[in-house]
Amino acid sequence: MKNLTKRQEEILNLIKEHILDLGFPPTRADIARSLGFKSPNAAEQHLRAIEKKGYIKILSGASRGIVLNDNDNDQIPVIGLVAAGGPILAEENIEKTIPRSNNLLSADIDYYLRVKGDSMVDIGIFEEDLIGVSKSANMKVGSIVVARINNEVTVKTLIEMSQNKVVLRPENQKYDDIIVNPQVEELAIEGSCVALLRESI
Amino acid sequence: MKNLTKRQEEILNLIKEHILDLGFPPTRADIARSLGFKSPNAAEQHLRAIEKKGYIKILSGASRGIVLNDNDNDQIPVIGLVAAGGPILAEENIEKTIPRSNNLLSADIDYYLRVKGDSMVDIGIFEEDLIGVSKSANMKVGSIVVARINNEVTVKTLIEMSQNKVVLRPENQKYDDIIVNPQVEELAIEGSCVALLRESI
DNA sequence: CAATATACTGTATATAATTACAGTAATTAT
DNA sequence: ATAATTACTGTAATTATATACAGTATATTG
Repeated sequence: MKNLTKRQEEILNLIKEHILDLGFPPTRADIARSLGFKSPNAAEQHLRAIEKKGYIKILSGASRGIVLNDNDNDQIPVIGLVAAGGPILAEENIEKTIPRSNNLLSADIDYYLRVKGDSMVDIGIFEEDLIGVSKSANMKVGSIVVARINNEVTVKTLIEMSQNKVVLRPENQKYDDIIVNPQVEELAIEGSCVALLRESI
Repeated sequence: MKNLTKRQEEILNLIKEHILDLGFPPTRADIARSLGFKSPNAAEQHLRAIEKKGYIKILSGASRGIVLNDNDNDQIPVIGLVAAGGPILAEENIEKTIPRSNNLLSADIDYYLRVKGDSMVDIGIFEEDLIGVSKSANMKVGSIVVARINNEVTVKTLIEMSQNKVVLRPENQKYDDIIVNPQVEELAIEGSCVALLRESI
């Protein structure tokens, strides 16, 4: 989708706020008033431009007939099996998307990852659970992280992290710690786990 | 809040659907068309009645200026500690409410219950987790249920249920099964667990 | 038993809102 | 270099919409 100009984005945000506040979109005159335009036509033309770029749909003849097009950033992708090689958020890995709800869970979730295997059962993370992953949340020793080791994605507790030694612990006595030398093996910490969701219980 | 008549409820639902579909409320004419009225004034007068009963607010002079008043049934209560005696959903037990999101989790959640204690850790239900409880979901042997035994609320797995013997199992080897005779002790199965949410991980 | 509420039709009008047309000026692609 | 895009002012017409007023008929409540 083509990028909006600063002004266009301002107007799109205004529309979203208006809807959030009152439950319906603003009129051209409302927009003009809010931004100090002296002509409602200024708003009209901006709307046309925003529509052309695909962010909204204008229903002709209907008052306040501005429909927001689904913007992917208010949907959180659910990642199923991660295909080896590509990035986690690649199209082919997305099982479905779920709407980013107001404040049901921490707002800082970039994606949900469906858990495979039983390596984290001791801290209550089971197969088929969805874990909410934040790419930006601060990761410290003790955090549960999504790591990628030699192109394989895994969820473990981060136990130690230094220049040439990273220790990842499965929370299940059956399994041993994973010790990686990031200078030798390919290692990336993709994010950290900030929430958990279990749908079928 | 005063009860709506059948027709008024029909109109309120129409408004909600219109908003869900298009993102803004219908006009009087829209409503009239949808319900087969020959006059937009029929819609107008219904709206006035619905407003008078407190379900909506009509913003005068604004097209489509129908604002839905917050109705508690699109908020799901989160129940913290349950005070002995009263019902689970009593005002004093409600820690907060969270908006019922579209389809993030099973639509059939009546309330969330904050888990106390470690009696269910073996199946990944930890202290402070929120479990989504449905009052109407069918309960069978093997279901995780919210039970109230002699005025104490607890979450356990339902193992056996007959006329004079109910067995509830904590999913933690440290604890023994709870065997209750419902003819002697006070027992109520309040609902069953259909989802789990962990916010701080 | 009267007053009020419910559930409409039918007409009319003021105003709210979209939207077309005619400009100006600066910036950005091609 | 020229066309297209961005970012507006200003005016005006058409249409969309809210809303008042005048009725009719039935049901419900005090």
